Amino acid sequence: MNNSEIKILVADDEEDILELLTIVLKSEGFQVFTAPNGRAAVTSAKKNNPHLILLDVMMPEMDGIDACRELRNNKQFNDTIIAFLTARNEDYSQIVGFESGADDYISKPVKPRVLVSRINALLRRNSSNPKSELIEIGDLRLDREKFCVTKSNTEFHLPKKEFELLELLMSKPGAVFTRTHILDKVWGEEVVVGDRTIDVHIRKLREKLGDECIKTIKGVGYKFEA
Amino acid sequence: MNNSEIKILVADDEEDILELLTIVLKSEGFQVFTAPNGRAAVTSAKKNNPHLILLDVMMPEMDGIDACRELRNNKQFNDTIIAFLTARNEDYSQIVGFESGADDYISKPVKPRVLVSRINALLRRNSSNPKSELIEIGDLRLDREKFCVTKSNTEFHLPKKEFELLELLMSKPGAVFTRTHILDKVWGEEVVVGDRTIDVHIRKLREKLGDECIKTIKGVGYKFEA
DNA sequence: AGTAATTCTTAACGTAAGGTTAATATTTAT
DNA sequence: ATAAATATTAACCTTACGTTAAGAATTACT
Repeated sequence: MNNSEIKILVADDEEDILELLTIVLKSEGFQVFTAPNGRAAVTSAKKNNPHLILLDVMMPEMDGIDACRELRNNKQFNDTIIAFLTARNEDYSQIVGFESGADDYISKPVKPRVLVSRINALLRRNSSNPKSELIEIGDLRLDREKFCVTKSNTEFHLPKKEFELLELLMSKPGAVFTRTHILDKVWGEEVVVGDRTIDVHIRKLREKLGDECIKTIKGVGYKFEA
Repeated sequence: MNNSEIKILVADDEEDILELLTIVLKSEGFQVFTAPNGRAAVTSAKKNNPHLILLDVMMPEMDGIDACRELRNNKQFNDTIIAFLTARNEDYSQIVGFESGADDYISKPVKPRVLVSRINALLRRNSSNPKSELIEIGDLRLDREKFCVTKSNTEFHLPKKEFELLELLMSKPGAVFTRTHILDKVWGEEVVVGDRTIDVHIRKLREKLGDECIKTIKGVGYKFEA
């Protein structure tokens, strides 16, 4: 899953922190929603259905723990990851002890990189989609771990975008991917690039893999075929 | 090391067992921390930094195996001893087979005296706890125990960070490690260093090992290749 | 402890590979 | 035949990586 498909809700009563977290997360490509207190967080969560919720513990209106409890009581959020933000040296007992149902807690202040890596770890752990490292179609093999492609037993390496494009096409051989779909998945939803960009990358792939394997469906999109 | 300096974290969802184990271990002078599930165990471990962690396999929230895996991914617990507690006749296959990274497993119910002696044995053994000592790829050999590298039969020693970086790359030859991954593993999740730091260490390694063996995958990361 | 040596990190700058665009050519559908 | 969509090319821009050297921070040594 691309980061741009992932929605994160952040609830904190301190505006500065909220802003900082938003900037950090947006720069990673996540969609970010914010809430100034627990009540608003619950409301926003119901509306936006985020994948992950970061809740400050101490908030007016409704604190993070109550918010978490309420969310956990709602079937809609069964698969939502909830993490607490806590001031360092705060008393964790209520969080850890009283099984509030959170998946993690992150202590503030938190460095951007740490936050991002914690969030990625949470998303990874929780994703029920452990895609296999290898895709093999015909004499073509794509290895996600090694980030390389093998054609007729010759291994070579593709530039990032070409690799990701091929990866997408090979993830569902035979299926047509529209240009929009390709842009969303490979370039990200917010990124704006011209239409010809895709063509150029397709061309480069065909150059390297042979003309046959990627087929154009005019007016629709592209597909990979054996 | 005196027992009173040794911190042990016990994670089990059965309160009675948790209490029993606590009593036994405390009576031996150990400092004991407890957790009711895997998630809490990870949390507590990060906070208290125990020397040894006993994980029940079957737990709600997060089972012992996942907890162990997560701990093993964190540099902070490189030297922490992790042992599983398993009900007798439980299926060990996932524990033993899937290299979860545990040092031992202890089957329940366990007699206090046995538990203590097992733990002492673990602590003793771990004072020099070598995971597979040698990695050999091509004419390059990395020796974890001696903390040195041998290239074409010439042994030499690398600075710590360079060694750890090489160790990581050689641990999965061919596989790409992203910069983020490298930072997490070699520098630790919490450490924030600039982007060029990795490059510089890579460069030093290439200087010493030759340019060929570490390959750059632009936009993705680095990999070791034979 | 105080000094020297080594190791680590950063900053500044250079470079090249990758990515994008725009102009033009070609194909395809109707 | 014509329009619309895609292919091709080369030029340009951008980003990520490489390199170097200098200053911090460790570590080792006397």
